[in-house]
Amino acid sequence: MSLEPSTRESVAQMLRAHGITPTHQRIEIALVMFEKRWHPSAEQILAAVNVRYAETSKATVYNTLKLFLDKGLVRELIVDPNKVFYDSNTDVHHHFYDVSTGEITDIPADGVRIDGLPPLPAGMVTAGIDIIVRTRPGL
Amino acid sequence: MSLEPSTRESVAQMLRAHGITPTHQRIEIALVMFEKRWHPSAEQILAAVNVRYAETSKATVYNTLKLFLDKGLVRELIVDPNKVFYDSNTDVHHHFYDVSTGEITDIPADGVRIDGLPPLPAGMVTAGIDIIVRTRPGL
DNA sequence: ACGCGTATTAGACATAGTCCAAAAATTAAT
DNA sequence: ATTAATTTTTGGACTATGTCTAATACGCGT
Repeated sequence: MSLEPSTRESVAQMLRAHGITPTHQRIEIALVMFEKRWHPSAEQILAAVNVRYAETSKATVYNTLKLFLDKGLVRELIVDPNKVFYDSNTDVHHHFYDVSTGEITDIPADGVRIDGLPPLPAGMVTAGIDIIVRTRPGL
Repeated sequence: MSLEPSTRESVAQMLRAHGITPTHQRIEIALVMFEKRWHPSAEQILAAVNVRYAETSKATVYNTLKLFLDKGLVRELIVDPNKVFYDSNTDVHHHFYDVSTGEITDIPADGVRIDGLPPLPAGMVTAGIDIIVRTRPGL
């Protein structure tokens, strides 16, 4: 999932392709989520979906994000102590996190290599590897 | 800071060495924090400090952890959406995070190498690099 | 011992996220 | 179409982590 949809119809199809019944709200949320490359929080999505007048509830946004997460449409970013951000880009990649502004920038995974990680604890499998490069304004 | 203190007096000295006035509460918190290699949350520290009867307030625990953080005694771990964990080990290292249990395990940094990271955005310096290997019980 | 800057405290507050039971919307069956 | 069963959505109450404030207590130099 690396960005491309745009019409309500194409979004609906993408949702169906992932086993998600496309409802009004889910389509709106997906549109907002995938309209550009960004890393919104649940609150930001709620706000963006309801720009004109409230049409989608907080509960639905949270439900839907969790659903998208389960179905592999989005990824959670745990970088800020206060809120979770969602990443519409599910390709393997990493992140810059500007500590002073909270801005998140993608680091493409191609080219990045990690060596020398110890073996996983017995009976465990990898669920994902996150590299977060925290940055701040230079000296 | 990689573990070793133990008596109240040695802890007090360590605090002073880091420009921290050693108070009762701060010493108790530091003792709990450094008594073993673990990754407690603020709540866990509060509980651990007050095992017998309440002697330290929530506010103080938060204040003190923030102070320790500023002074470089502890490190924040942002791996769980719900709470911040604190790492008494400030040597450069990384973490396994068991998604199913929340358990955190250190990965020593020696041996681990990351290649191919793009240059930092202009005017930015690195504030830290976190590698989090999320694991779950195997298939 | 005194006084002053620093630290601690209880509790009110803020905020992100969850839960619930009812209403609405979709889908299926007749 | 009408009804029935199932799935979604919803407002609002609720929980949990963390912050703030104003009053009190402490620690230290003199």
